[in-house]
Amino acid sequence: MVQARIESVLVRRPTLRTAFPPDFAARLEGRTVTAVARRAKYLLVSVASGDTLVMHLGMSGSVRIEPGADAGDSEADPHDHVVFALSNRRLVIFNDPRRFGLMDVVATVDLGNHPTIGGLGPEPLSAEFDGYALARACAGRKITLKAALMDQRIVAGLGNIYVSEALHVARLSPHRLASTIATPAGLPRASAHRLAAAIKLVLERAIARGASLTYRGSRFQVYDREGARCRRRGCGGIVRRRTQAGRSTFYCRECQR
DNA sequence: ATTGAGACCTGTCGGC
DNA sequence: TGCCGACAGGTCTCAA
Repeated sequence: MVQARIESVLVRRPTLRTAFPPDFAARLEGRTVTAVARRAKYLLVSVASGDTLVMHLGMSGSVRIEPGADAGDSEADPHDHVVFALSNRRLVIFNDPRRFGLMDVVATVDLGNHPTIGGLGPEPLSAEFDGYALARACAGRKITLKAALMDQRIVAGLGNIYVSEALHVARLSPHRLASTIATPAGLPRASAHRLAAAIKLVLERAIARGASLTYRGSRFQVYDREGARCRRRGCGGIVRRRTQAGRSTFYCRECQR
């Protein structure tokens, strides 16, 4: 998309999780894309006029590319909600069956003030995210480790699957209080360093694998493996499932403390 | 400050 | 085979 001009924007369905801004298409049409980036789970497409297209895939969203000059050229899938026709004769098609996704246009300079994007915590794979940062954010917090890692303000971009996975790699119970990985002064205990490293490892491995959306059948250590044997060498525990805040958490009682 | 429940909406899967 | 309920990767808001 970078360097290409957005020739036209076809909105087939103007409501996902929230309604699109009324001037959505007008603010993008005729603009040249200057940068494509990602922050947490938000996709950011900046255009030369100083606006940024913000997209979120929700739970079931995807983007695909097709050749074509006109938005009407794309194959009609009932869940293709937005089609961007580019000057390089490619169509960028946003598809989201469940419509939990999000589509917005905001002034690029205001991204930092955006209610959710502005408050996002550090990117987990960045150098600024480490045991120190994690301990600082968790110090004194009376929430469980699971809730802490799901909180995008503490660390950005982890979801239900990789929270379970990271806690397993770090051998930490999802039910432990977040405050226990830090000293009262907010300095990291060994567990904080372990957890930060586990988060990075789990994400790097997932990305290297292609982080396929076809998560079923993947080789997760604990996620979606209730009743199965813990994969940790020499552990032999049984993976449990418990609901926390309405979401399934998978963990091994034997090796996660 | 923190938790829990419910809402958004559709598809898929397991059980009967 | 067909129907029906349970459940799903993510936010967001409201009540307690």
